[in-house]
Amino acid sequence: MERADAARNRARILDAAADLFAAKGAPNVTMDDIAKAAGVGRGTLYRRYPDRASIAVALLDEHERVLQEKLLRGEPPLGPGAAPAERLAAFYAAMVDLLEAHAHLVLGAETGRSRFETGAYGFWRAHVRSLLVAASVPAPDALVDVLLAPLAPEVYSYQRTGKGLSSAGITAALRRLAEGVLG
Amino acid sequence: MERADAARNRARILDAAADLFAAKGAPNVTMDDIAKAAGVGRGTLYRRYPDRASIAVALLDEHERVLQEKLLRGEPPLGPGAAPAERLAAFYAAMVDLLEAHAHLVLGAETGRSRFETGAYGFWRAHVRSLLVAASVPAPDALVDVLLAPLAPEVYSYQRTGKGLSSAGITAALRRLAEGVLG
DNA sequence: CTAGAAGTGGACACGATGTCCACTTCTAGG
DNA sequence: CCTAGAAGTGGACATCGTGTCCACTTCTAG
Repeated sequence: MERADAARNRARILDAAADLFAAKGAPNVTMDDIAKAAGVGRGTLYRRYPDRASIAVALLDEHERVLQEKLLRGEPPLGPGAAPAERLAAFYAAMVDLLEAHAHLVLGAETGRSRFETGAYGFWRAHVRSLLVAASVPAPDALVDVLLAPLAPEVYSYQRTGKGLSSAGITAALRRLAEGVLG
Repeated sequence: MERADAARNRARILDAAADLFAAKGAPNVTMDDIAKAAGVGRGTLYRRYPDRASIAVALLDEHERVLQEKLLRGEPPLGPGAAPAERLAAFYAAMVDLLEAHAHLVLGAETGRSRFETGAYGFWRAHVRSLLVAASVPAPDALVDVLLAPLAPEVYSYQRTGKGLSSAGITAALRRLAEGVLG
């Protein structure tokens, strides 16, 4: 069980980190910043969160769980019941919303290699793989990561910020992808 | 024009960097390592290459140029003449070969955000975009980056190393993608 | 041969990381 | 209520990589 002061400090850390990430962008926030803003020592911070990514993951956790729940037990087309291509398109749309809402967090958490090591990626992977299997696509394993690649935060942020594309335009492109491969 | 000693040092730096990248993996090589191995001072190194990525780009440059040439003026299906879907599949296959041959370099050079800022990405982007236009795909702009996303070094290396997929399997998945979207 | 431009190298200051440990604060059990 | 010791805390410290700066050396054009 968790001690009372420990719980209080965890809440402080998460709050402070959320503010800082939003204010300065995750990559520009140091562990020291977070510790100071939370009114906590370095040691305390490192005890629970060995790096920035793990904090961002913790902050993201709740939002991702909501989507995961919808995928498993929600209404179609996100949940079970619709055709695989339709479900994939709906999943893409939901992920775009998530990226749009939490861009700064996601950019801090799931950038580069570490993206694949989060539990969330494993979940998305299993979901999309099951859609491929349902659509009788041969050799789904390699295709799964290919279909998830456009959801990498760097890609999305490049499209939005670097290229000035709208989230609706990106969603439409992803729908086309879903229908092309599964439809 | 370039002074003789400068040219000699540039060659030394590139040689040393290639060896180190191959031996230890690009991310584990420090600027200092390279300077020492090249028998050159820090200042000299930084004068030309402000960071690891720029060295890797220089090393990659030649290989990428060969492929670019083939895309512009080579035989079909890589070069002009074949159907867009076929050309895209051929491009994917060539990129997989390139990733396979120079994985360690590419991982050092074009990782994360910086991938989009290299000249090479601009070239691939223009090429794929022209294929989309040739196939009369509506709103190609958002789709371009989506189709290039699976070629991110992190994705490829995750598939190969993390998931144990074969390069042939990945190529097949990408062919399916090309045919689904353009075919 | 020489003047000055171009190039060199390593010392330096800085900033971030992660560890370590003496101290403080909790809480379970008597 | 009190106390023992486990759990948690905080900040000093050592380490490492980065990028800059500048006195010195080497090249080359005239």
